[in-house]
Order: sequence, then structure tokens, then C-alpha cells
Amino acid sequence: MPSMSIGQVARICGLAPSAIRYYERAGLLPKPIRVSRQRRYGNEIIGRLRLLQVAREAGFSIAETRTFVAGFSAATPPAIRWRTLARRKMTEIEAQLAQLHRMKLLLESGFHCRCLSIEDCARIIGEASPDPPSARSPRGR
Amino acid sequence: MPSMSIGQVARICGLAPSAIRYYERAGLLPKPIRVSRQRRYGNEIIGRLRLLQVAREAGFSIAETRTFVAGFSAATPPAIRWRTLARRKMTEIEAQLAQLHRMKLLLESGFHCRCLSIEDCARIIGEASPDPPSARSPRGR
DNA sequence: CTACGAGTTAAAGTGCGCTTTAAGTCAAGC
DNA sequence: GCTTGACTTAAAGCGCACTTTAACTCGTAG
Repeated sequence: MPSMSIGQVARICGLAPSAIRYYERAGLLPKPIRVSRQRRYGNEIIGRLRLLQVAREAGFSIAETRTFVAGFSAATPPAIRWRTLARRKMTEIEAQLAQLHRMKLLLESGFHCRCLSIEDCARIIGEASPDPPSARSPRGR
Repeated sequence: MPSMSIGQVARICGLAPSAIRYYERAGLLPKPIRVSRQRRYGNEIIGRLRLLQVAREAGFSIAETRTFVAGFSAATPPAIRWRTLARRKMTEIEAQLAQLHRMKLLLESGFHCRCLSIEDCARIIGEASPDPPSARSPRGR
């Protein structure tokens, strides 16, 4: 009884059909059966997509999500795989929180600036940090 | 006395030369004088670049940074322009903090999962949220 | 003279998570 | 038969902040 078209599934889950096809190509979804070349889905696809949405909202990349849903050892229970990914992700989140905190402080510090021109600002900042001229690694954003 | 080549400046500030050229093209830096087609910089460039680094660390995009250093009215003091940008950026940062908090909760919730297979997981998630089938807007990441 | 290192440019590439486009295939309705 | 609408594919595009590449121009050292 796989009866839904990709468009119907997309509407139910609030996704674009192209996103669903993309997930399939990326190995996050099983290949559905076809009726005259068109994908037909059963109800189980909804939970499957919901799971992907949760993983994505938790901050997992497509690659990480793939190791979660199609991961290394199919015998390993989901919770174990989740924990493996979650621990790493937690570390990243803590780092991002720290970064955001630094950004807030930096934003606030600008409120105390008394310079009348950008040139003054630059001069003061230049004097304020007599950083040793040692080459730092380029920052790959 | 503009005496430094782009390579020297880059080493001092820990940037790639290509980044400095990029900033110049983007209107974040004044065009330096040239000696036989090569850029020559005075010491003031250091403060200028440091200022850009601070702005970038504060989370300002290239476009925002441009309105800050070369902004709308050159007569407006830097602190005023900074405040204008900073207030908007603060809102974004609060939103990101909230998002990170949601991610943490979601990550932790996975620790309680008892499913033995992804299919079970998907089924449970599917049942747990009988979301009304109203189309939501596509999420432009 | 030749080679080397550092600089120059415009244009293309990168990574991510999709979206958009172009060109085609179907089933159903008129 | 023809149109309509929803689907199909592969490939290209997007946004951002740069980096990389290819092909070139310099000044200096040997």
C-alpha cells in the first residue's frame, strides 16, 4: 500500500520535493518503489523524514545524519550511534556558545568607543595590541 | 614611508595576502599606493586590518563591516555606526543562543532512546508527533 | 642571461544543503 | 489528439568569505 507521491509527502512534512530527492541521493532515505517511474511512499516515510528533521535540528550535518540512519554497524542500536555523534556535537556546541559569548562582549565593548573617525579607531586598536609579528595559521572559515 | 609589501603585512596580521586583496576589492580597505605595480603599505594598515578582524570576530559580515568602516555618512562617529550594527547583531546572537539551547536539549533527548533499529525510531517519532498536514514554508538554510 | 621569489590579475573553485532549470515522461481530462 | 499538471533526470546555481589557479611582470642574485 505505498500510495503517496513525493508531492504529497513533501506537503505533509513541510519539505520541498527536491529536498526529499536530495536526501535519497545522499543515502538518508531508502529508494522507494516506483509506479511508472514515479516514487510511491508508504506511511513509514513520514516518521523517517521526521527523524531526519530532528537530527538536522540537533545540528547534525548530512554526513553525520547518514552515519546515524545508515551507519557503520546496522546492529548497533540507534541510541548508541546517537550518543557517539551527540558527544562530539556537544563539544562543538559548547565551543559555539563560548564564541557567541565572546561576540557579545566584543559588541558591547564597541559602545564605549569615543573615536570620531575610523582612522582614529584603527590607530587606537593598532596601538592597543602590539601583537608579536609571528605568522598565524590562515583561518579556514 | 609606505614600505611594507602585501606579504609582510599578511605575516604581521596573520592573514593570507589573498584575503587582503579581497578586502580591498570589497571596499574594506583604501587602495594603497604602488611601486612598480606592487602594493606598498604604511604602518596604519595594521590598525586598519586589526579593526576588520575585530569586526569579523564580532560576527559582522563583509557587507556590514563595509557600512561600518566606509559607511553611509562619513560624518557619523564610528561608535554610532557600531551601535546600529551591534543592536541588530545582538538580536541575531540571542536567536543563535536559543537555537543552540534547543539543540542541546534535542541531543540529550536522544540519550533516552531505547529503539533497536532506525525503523523503530522513525515509527515512534512518527507516532509521537501527529502534526497537522499543513504545508510549512521551505527552510532556506 | 637565467633563474628565483614575490608580486600582479581575472576567473574559477570550495563547502554545504539544498533549489532551480531544462528537457523529457506520464496519466487523465477535454 | 492535445493540453494540463505532476512527476522524472542531470547539471548548474546560490550565498558567503575567501582560496586557488593560470598566466603574467618585476627586481635581484648568481
